[in-house]
Amino acid sequence: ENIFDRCRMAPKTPIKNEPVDLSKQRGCTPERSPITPVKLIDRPQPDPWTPTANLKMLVSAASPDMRDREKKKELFRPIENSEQSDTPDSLQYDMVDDSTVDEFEKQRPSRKQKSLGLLCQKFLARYPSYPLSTEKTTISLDEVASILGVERRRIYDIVNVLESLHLVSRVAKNQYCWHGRHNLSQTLQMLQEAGELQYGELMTFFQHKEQDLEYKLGERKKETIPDSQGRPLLDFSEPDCTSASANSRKDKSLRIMSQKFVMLFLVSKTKIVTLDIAAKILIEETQDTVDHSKFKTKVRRLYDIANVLTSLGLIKKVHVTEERGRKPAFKWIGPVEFPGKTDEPRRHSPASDPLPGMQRGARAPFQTCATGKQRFTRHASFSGAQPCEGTRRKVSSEPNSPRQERQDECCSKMINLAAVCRQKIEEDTRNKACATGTILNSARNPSITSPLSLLPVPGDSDFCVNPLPQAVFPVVQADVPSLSLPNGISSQAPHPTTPATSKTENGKPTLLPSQPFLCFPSSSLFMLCGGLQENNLRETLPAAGDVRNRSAEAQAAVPPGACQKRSSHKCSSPSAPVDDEEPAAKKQTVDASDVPLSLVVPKKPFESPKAKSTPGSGCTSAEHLEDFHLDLTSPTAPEAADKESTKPLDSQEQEKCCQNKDPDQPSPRKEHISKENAYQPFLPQYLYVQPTAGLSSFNFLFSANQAPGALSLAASQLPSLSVPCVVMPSAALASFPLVCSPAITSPLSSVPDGSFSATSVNFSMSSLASATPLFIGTTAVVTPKVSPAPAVDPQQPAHPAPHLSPVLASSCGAVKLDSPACVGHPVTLLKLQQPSSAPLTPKSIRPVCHEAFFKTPGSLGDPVAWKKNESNQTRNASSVQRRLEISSTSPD
DNA sequence: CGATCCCGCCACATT
DNA sequence: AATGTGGCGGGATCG
Repeated sequence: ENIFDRCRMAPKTPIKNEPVDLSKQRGCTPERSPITPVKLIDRPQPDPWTPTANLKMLVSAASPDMRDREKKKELFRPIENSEQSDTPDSLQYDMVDDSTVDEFEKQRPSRKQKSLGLLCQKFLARYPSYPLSTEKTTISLDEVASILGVERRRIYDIVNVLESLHLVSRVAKNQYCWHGRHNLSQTLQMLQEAGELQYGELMTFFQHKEQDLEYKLGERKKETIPDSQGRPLLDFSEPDCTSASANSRKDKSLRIMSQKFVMLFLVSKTKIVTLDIAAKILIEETQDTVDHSKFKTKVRRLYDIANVLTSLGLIKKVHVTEERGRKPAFKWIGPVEFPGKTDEPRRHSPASDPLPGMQRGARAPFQTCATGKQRFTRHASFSGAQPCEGTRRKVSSEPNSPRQERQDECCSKMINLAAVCRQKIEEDTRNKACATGTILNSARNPSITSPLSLLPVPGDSDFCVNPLPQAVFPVVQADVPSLSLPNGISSQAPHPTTPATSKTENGKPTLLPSQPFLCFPSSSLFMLCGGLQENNLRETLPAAGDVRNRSAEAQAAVPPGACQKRSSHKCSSPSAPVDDEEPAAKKQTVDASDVPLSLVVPKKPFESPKAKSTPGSGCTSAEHLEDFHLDLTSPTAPEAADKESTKPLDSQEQEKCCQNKDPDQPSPRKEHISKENAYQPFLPQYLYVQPTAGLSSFNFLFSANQAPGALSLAASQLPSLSVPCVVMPSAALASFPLVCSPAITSPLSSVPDGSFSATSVNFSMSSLASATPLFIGTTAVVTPKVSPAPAVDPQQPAHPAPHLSPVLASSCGAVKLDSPACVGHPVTLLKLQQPSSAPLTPKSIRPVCHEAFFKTPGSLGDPVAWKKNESNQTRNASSVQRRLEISSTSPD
């Protein structure tokens, strides 16, 4: 749009080639040729410019009309460009003239046209948000500067900020490497964690006191700031540690300032940071002497950074009216939570984001897992205090990338810290939650309202025991916030959801109208699924899409979600009859489930048969859980045992056992449990995938850790998925007591990857479609089936079988059989397969998931679907965000 | 008139 | 010394 666009634009656009050529031919080339290639780039401008400039001058001088024309011309530029490109020189020439004229008028391209933000957009437009890992895009500053028609200095401003977020990295003089947003979430997470440490208090302080803060700021700054000193906060994150040493002034400002600035947003509860506060905080050194000039300069710099961040779709400008009046401020509109890892992007580049997000998410978790057992262990300790959540988060939070080693360390620290923070948060939430389960939901996410059902996961007894009670709530909360939020919604989440009420709306509020959570007595399963929201999504596939997104984010590649919604619905009805005590509750959950919260509690269950039913309030649930634990200790479930026995370590794999609450199947669980217990070593860590709308009711929990078998996975990273995954559609839960996939421990472990992935895919698609609740057992393979397959049949023929592992099916069948309700709904067991390690990568996943769920921009076959998904998400998002997204996307 | 922030001088870093 | 980087702030624009 710049006036210059022609010249500049031309180059960019396909057309440019021709123009460029011409210019070269004319003479520029000769002159420039001697120079490095870089100049070549320049050429285009010069050539065109010169002639153009003259023309423009003439034109402008000649007639104002011309100018108008030119302006209009802008509108047509694209066309012109195309034409030009097509047309021969002569044509171009003419074109040029016209354009020249036009631009000429504009000649004075208003300041806006030259804004850093606009420039940044152009810059970003040149590179894919999520470049294929294979392709390495190098950026030549000179080249870009010439293409964009700006001085190199400006490019530095952009690149420096991008570098702070690791979107690019400097490889050599004048050369940068484009990474895209693949690691953005990770980077943000790190920043957030780092930010909590550095600015947590501060921000809290501010936000609470708000304006008063300023005064105190000075003080606070001193306190907190000290830490920051100059070292590049995150820079280390990158491999290039070495450079750090060299750092001199380099790491100094813009880069660091950018990171700090981002941290402030991430730490801020309101996600809104005013420029002046940011400047004050960032001045650090100056502290007391707030020397006005310095302050002013800082603000200027912040504008520079803000422009770039805005172009990235991470923040948007807003105004905060304080006592004194309105102050310029920026609101974070990027990903807020990084449960699994990432998130963020969706908005930015709608099309691309989804997949990437998924992938990332998936990846991260996996990696995490891979990394570690150690971590887990640690976590476990953590968890002791804080149940699942801590664990989960950690998992989610964990970094994925290759540079793991370094990161590991950092991460571990970060994680710990983060965990602490989270715990606090969770506690807070928990309290609230306790009051009313619904509250939690509402708090977190409106959409999430739906009840969450908790399934105790078989885990170590140790963990389970204490944690459970707490865990339950906390978990939920945690999940909600972190998970749901991350998706996008989360940030906004705060909307009061329609929590209980909403659930009730659904109509099925049974036991716990208000309470979102259900406790399942059934022992072994720990999955909880939040229902998807009523959001509407359910109805259509779109919902599924949402789900996916979330799930993706969540990491798991949980393709399946889509169908489930329906299933949930369906299920609900049937379920009602079916369930015993809980069913109703379940249903509620299901209904409510719209919002899917999934909690995973590492618990071990046991088998208390009835516990399931307990449901009532979340609190109660917790209690129940405990009980379960107890039960767990004594494994019962003979049936299950068989199958399960095969995979003893539930924990490792975490299989999922989904069982109906119904008494029928409890036993199996026991086995699992017992096994799990055996595994104590790991806590089961689950990754939970939020159910997105699409999945509607399902929440997936993946065990992060792997059992021995899982280990393999661990290495890979996908561990969570690969192993036994339990997916519970909330709906399904409602209707069904349990779904358990027995662990396939062995099988799973062995299997790792591909197969799984494939499977997952399948079922996700089809099965989901069916809508019936699905149970995914990690293993189908393992057991032959205790229960008769029949159950499967009842379910839905359609989906069915193929995907379902026989075992699962059988199990399901059994379950169903038991409960009439179940029968009504076919339950399908699916194995989740996750491509284990390798697959981790988004790519691998994509293919698998492909179409149905994820679409990458490139791969997208169905843009539409995508859109839908996004749209759904968008819905959740605040209007503001939405706008942003749109805007952001469009540009992309 | 305050908010923005372009522009480019010039110091420091690197080659 | 030449060139790459990028801090910095004057002052033009914008709203």
